[in-house]
Amino acid sequence: MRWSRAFIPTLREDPAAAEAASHRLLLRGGYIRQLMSGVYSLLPLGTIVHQKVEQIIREEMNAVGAQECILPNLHPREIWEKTGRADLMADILFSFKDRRDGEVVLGVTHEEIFTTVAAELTSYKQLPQVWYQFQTKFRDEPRPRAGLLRVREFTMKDAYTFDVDDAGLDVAFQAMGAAYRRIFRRLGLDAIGVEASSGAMGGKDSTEFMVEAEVGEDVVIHCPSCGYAANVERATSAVSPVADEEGPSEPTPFDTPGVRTIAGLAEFDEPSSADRQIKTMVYFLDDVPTLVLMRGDHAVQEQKLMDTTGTAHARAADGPEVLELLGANPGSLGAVGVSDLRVVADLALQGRTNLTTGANKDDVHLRGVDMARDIAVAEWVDIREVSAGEPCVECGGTLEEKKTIEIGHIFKLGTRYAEILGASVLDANGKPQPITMGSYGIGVGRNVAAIVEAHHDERGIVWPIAVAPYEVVLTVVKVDDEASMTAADTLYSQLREASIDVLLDDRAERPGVKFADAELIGIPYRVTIGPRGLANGEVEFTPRSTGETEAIALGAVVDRMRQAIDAIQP
RNA sequence: CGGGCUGUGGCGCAGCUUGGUAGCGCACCUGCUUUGGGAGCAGGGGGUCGCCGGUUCGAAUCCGGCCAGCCCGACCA
Repeated sequence: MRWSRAFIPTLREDPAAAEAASHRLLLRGGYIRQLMSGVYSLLPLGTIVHQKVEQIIREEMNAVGAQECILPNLHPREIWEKTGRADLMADILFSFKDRRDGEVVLGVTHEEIFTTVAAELTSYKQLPQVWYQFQTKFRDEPRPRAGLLRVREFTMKDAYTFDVDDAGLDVAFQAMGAAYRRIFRRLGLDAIGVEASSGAMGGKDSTEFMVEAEVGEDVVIHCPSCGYAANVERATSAVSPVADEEGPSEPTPFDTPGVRTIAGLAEFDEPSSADRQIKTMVYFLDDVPTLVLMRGDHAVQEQKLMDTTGTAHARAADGPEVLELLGANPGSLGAVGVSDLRVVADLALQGRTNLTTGANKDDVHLRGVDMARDIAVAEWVDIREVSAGEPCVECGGTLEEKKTIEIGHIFKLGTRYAEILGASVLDANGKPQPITMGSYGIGVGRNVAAIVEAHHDERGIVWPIAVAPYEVVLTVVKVDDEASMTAADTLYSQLREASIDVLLDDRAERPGVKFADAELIGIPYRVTIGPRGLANGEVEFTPRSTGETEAIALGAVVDRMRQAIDAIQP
C-alpha cells in the first residue's frame, strides 16, 4: 500500500475521551473511530489487524479439527425464553419486534443456535464434533469503556464442542485450552489460565484466560510459589483461625450508642475486634430476602455468593427494606433469633463462639454469640473475597493480586442446553443421551486492544509482527529525489513479490512527520530511504521495538525482513 | 441504575461568572521559501455554540427540560 493513497487518519493530539493506552493509540493511529457509546468503526488499519488476529485464531481452530460455520444474529426470542436466558440476560439483550410482531433478539452468544443445529445429530458415531464461527455479538452493556476493551457490538470467535459423555468433554476442553494457549502466544499475549465463575453461561467448570494490564477490569488471585490462579470471583484462600474464649451461656445485649460500623464497634468495645464480630448484610437473592453473615474483617464476594447459592440476580437491600425486615438500621443488624429469613454464613464463621453482633435494635449489640447455638444458619458457604497477602490453600504461599483483562473464556456446559433444546444421540446401547457441550469464546477486538495494552511505548504502538497491519514501512525521506523514489519503488516491488506486507510512505511530508506517524501506528520495521545512504547503496533498517538504526545494503532488505518474519512465525 | 464531569469547525481548547451575534492552536486549501525527527511567511475555506423551550430589545453566555459522551461502582469476550 502507498501511504499517499491510504486512509490512515492519524491525530497529532490525544483525543480527550480516551484514557486507556489502547483506546488512545488506536484512535490516534487511525485504526478506529467511535460511532456511539461502545460501538466502533474499524478503519483500514484496524480492519487488517482484526483480520490477522482472526486468521491466527482460525488456523489454530482448524488445527484442532474445528469446522467453521456462520450462524445468524437474528434470533427468535422464543429460543432464549426456552433456555431461561431471556430473563437471565435481560439487561444486555437487544430486543425488538419484526413486521409481523414477532419478538426478535440480537445474538448475545450462540449456545442456543448451535445447539439447535446440533439437534440434527443422531448417533454417538457422529461425535465428537467441534464447530466455531466468527460472528458479531450484541450486548447492551451497562457501561462500555476503554475503546475496544468493553463494547456493545463486537466480533467473537465462539466454538462449541459436542460429545457423548463427560470424558469426551474433558478431552475437548483440554484440547481447546491448549489451542487457546497457542493462539495467545502467537498474538504476543502473556495469558494465564485461571479458575473462573461461569456466570450466566451456566455449567460446571470454566477457565478464563487473562493478561495482566493496568486497565484490566478483573482481579486475579495467584500464588507465585505453586501457580494457583483464580479470578477473585472464584478464588479461595486459607484463613488463619481465631481462638475464641469461653463465652456466656447466652447472648448478652449491651448498649452501643452511635456505633454503626465494624471498626467503630472494635474501638468501642476492646474484646470485639473485627475478627470476633459477625457482619450481617441483607441481600435479595432472586428476590428472597436473605441474611448474609461474614466475619467482621472479611468482605463478601457477590459472585461467589451467587454461585454458591444458585442465584441469578443478587442485590443488597436498601435502608428502608432492612428496617422493615429486621426492625433496625444497618449498623445494628444480627441474625440471632431470626427464624423467618434465610440465613447464609461464610465458612470462616463455622464453629465460632463468643462473638459480637448487632441486636436488631438500634444502638444495641450482643456479645457472647455462639454460631451453632444462637444462629439458625441454613447454608454454610465460601463467599469470602480473597485479598493479597493471604495464604494459598494449595501450598501456603503468599497470594498476590493482579489486574487483568479477560481475553478468552472456556466453559464446560454439560447437557443443559442439549436437554432443553432436544439435542441427543443414541449411544452404543441404543439409548438416547443428551449431548455434552463445551463453549469457548475469544473476543477479537478485545484481543486487539489487549495486544496494544501490552505492546506500546510513549511514541505509539509496537505491534508484534504477527498481527501488524504492515510488517515494514518504507520511509522515503525526500520524495522528490528521483534516486530515492526509484530505489523505494524497487524495494516495494521486491517486498511484495516476497509476500511481505509493506507500506510505502511516499507522502510529500517532512521526515519528522513520517517518522512520528510510522512509530505511532506501530509498524515493526522501518526502512529509511534517503539520498545520504543511497549514495553508498545503503538504507537504514530500524526495528520499532528497539529504535536502533543500522545501515544495510539495499539488496539486503528483503532477506532481513524474511529473517525477522521467520523468526517469529510458528 | 447510583455518583462525578463534559458537550463551542476534523482534533485539542478559550469565551459563559458580568448577555451585545464566536476566537486560539493543530489539521485542511492556494502560493512562495524550506527539506533526515511533527517547517516559515502570506492568503483562504470551514462552526445550527448538543437539542427543545423559556426569560430578554438581544442568549454560546441566564433558567427549565431532554439527548449524547466520558470517568468511578453493580455485568462479560
